[in-house]
Amino acid sequence: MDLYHNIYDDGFEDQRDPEYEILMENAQVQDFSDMNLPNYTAQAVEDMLSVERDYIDTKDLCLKILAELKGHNIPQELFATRIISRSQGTLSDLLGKPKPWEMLRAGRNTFKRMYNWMVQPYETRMAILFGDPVGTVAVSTPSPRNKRNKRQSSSPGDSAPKKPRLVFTETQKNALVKVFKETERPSSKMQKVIADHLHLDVSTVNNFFMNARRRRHRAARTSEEQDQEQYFQ
DNA sequence: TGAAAGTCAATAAC
DNA sequence: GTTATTGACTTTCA
Repeated sequence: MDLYHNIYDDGFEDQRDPEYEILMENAQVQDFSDMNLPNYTAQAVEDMLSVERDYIDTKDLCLKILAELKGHNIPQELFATRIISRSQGTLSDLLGKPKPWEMLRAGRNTFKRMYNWMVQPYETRMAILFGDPVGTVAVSTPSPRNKRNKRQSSSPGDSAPKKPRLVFTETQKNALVKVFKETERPSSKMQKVIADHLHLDVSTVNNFFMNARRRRHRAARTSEEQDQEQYFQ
């Protein structure tokens, strides 16, 4: 499917304008300090990004955002923090494997912000990304969640030492995958047996199956879509 | 209350 | 240096 199909009637700016063409040719351009970008207040930015939307073609949007970031050499880290108030890893995951709008719940908000950024004129998009908004936002909508701040703050200086991230050994991983192929939803009893056998916490085993189910279904959906696209070509 | 959804953030991969 | 992956935490929902 064409990346920019329906570009003229879906609310997105016409990206074939001369300015866009020049920028795409000079993808190295990254210094916006001398561009005289408009300076919005934090509240104005928030108002722009939080406009309600009834429906968003998430897949199409993500392709456009990816092209925009790549075309202008905008780091994901910057976009993630400035536009959606999320981490780089989360953004990468969302852009690479977007869930369809109808399957989203609270997560719609994140796509809504990406969409609302994308429909702005070029100068506004860059001003939001690189600008230094004045003032504060009256209602703190998308800020990182309270308890998450707690999680983030458990860094140097904190009394509780950070738990190192577990990486499954090859044996553990192989065994877990093997069981998963046979049963995606093992009973608590079975999970306990697996945990004991692999010298893992039951919660770790439970997390593995939870993540595996979610990620497998997402992968299945993606390949289904690809099949459909090939069929309709 | 348990499962699903949303996400963080370390770190693997490029 | 940047992006993708992924185990685990937090929030939402039935």
